[in-house]
Amino acid sequence: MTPAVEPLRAFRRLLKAYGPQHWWPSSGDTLLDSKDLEVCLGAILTQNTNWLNVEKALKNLHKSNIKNLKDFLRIDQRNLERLIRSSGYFRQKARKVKEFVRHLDRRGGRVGKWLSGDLKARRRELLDIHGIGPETADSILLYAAQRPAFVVDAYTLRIGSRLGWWRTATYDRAQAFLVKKLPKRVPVYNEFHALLVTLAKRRCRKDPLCAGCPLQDVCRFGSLNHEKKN
DNA sequence: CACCAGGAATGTA
DNA sequence: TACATTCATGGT
Repeated sequence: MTPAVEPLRAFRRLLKAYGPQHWWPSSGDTLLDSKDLEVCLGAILTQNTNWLNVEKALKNLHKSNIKNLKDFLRIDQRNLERLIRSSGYFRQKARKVKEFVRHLDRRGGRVGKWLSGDLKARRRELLDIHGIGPETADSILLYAAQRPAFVVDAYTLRIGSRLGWWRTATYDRAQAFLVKKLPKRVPVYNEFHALLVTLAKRRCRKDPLCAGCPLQDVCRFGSLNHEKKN
């Protein structure tokens, strides 16, 4: 029935406990000429990959003077692979980056302008690009274009399951549930996703009931890690 | 040594 | 529709 902890209440508690997470991060200052392009590339490079390894790749690009759309259109794919090697899956990701920037170029070359207008249409367009799945599409829409697209990830699915927000967790169902429950505001979507990631990475082994914990029942379980394989 | 990190495409039943 | 496999580096 109705969950023990409603999403909006969870959001407020998490924000109070952890504070603003300041996503989207880069390594301090901007590495590419435009921040929105940097966010798009980061969204692709960070697929199933630690952000630290993505930052190394972005710094390599910066050092090699690959900073704007034209640079990415011009660079040889093999060289691109070499520069982003640290972010893992480098052959697949080099192709993904190439296909993304080609599409961006065809659509005018400016992320903000391209991704304005009808949200569902832009999302479908992103999903049609090779290498852009639901999470990456929504990340680009939210963090690069400031559009109200709620980003769901594995943490969101797992936390939502444990809080009783849904029984069988799929991307679309989780997203629909949260969109229904939350104010449709970019700052809320932005901060909530980041806070869920922070929560998931926190391990609270000592007190599973969280007595006296500011998170209260948002974090009334221990580790959120995957079940270890045999 | 195993496991994980801000997934997605492809193949199988 | 629902899973399984593949891709690959670097940190813990």
